Amino acid sequence: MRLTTKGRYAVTAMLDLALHAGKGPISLADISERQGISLSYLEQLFAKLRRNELVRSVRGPGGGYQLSRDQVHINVAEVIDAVNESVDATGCHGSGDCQSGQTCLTHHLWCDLSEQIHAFLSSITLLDLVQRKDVQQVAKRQDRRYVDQLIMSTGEKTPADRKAAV
Amino acid sequence: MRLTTKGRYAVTAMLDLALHAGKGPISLADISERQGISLSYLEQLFAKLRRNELVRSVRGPGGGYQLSRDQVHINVAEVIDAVNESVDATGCHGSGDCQSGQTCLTHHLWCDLSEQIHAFLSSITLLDLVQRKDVQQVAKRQDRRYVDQLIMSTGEKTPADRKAAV
DNA sequence: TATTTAACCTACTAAAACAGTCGGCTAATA
DNA sequence: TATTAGCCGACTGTTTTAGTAGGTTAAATA
Repeated sequence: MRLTTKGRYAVTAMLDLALHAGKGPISLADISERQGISLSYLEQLFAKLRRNELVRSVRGPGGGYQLSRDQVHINVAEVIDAVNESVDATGCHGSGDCQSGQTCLTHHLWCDLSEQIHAFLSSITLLDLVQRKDVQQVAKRQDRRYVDQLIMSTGEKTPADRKAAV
Repeated sequence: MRLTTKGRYAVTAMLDLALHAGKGPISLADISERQGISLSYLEQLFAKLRRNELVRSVRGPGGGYQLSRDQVHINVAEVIDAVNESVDATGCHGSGDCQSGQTCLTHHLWCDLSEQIHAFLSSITLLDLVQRKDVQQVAKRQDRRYVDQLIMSTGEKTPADRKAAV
């Protein structure tokens, strides 16, 4: 079992999509900018998310990604699963042939743990996350920063420009 | 976060000690035999377990390892911790500086998950495991096998020899 | 129609961790 | 004195992580 940046990035990116849903497709460049994740790495992760039908893509200018289902129907466990980070804690993938064909001494313990983690993560949907106070605060901060960056790069200065940029 | 054979081996070996407690020190060779774990690898793990004062060692012939505390006062979480397999699921070790000094979008989610896992694993003591039916069954099988191996290697054949071997 | 955008795809890589192995040393016992 | 079994450090093949690099393709826009 492992939970590294791969799974964390995937969930973070999916949550970014959820937070900016209804504004048309979101480009990976935007997510990369907001979440501080390498663009090429995001591409690899989204290839897997797409294959697992968690996101839909739109190509060409103005294109990007959208959630393929309602936020309430996507949970954290399946996102982590999609990028090949198993939540399974057993060494035998649950089959029970851990010690030369038979179950090892601690097999059931790891089964219980896996179940526990899976139950917890699959009970949390993207909608749950979007509605959390702490998530909304971080999202607000990131969006402000994102707009500021945009203005810096375009060199526009008036409040009207700022509005236009958003 | 990761949970691989390292942590699983550590818990399994500690449980083996717990199951054979009261029979004097248990050698790593015995644990290696019963649990199918490489002896040299066990040595490395027990060095860490010893440094974390989870086991006591006795050197010389007839030596081995014993639990340093009562089975009810050793839980699974601290065993895994001792071999450097953190149960922490955050990328920032809980500090909250995941995204260039500030918290990332999913920081609190991983905190919650870590807490969840830690609560689960630290609630399970070695005594709990020893008392489980499934553990007792596997232990019984392993002990039978262990004795059979012993007889095979010594070439003794009568029931009396078998009793003597145990 | 040419250009730009942004998805899509393959291959490569440095660094780390995993799961060991090997060889030798030291303390205690028989 | 020989044996047992813990102790210790160094080394190794393999896998995974967390990227990078360099290209191709589809769609929109100028």
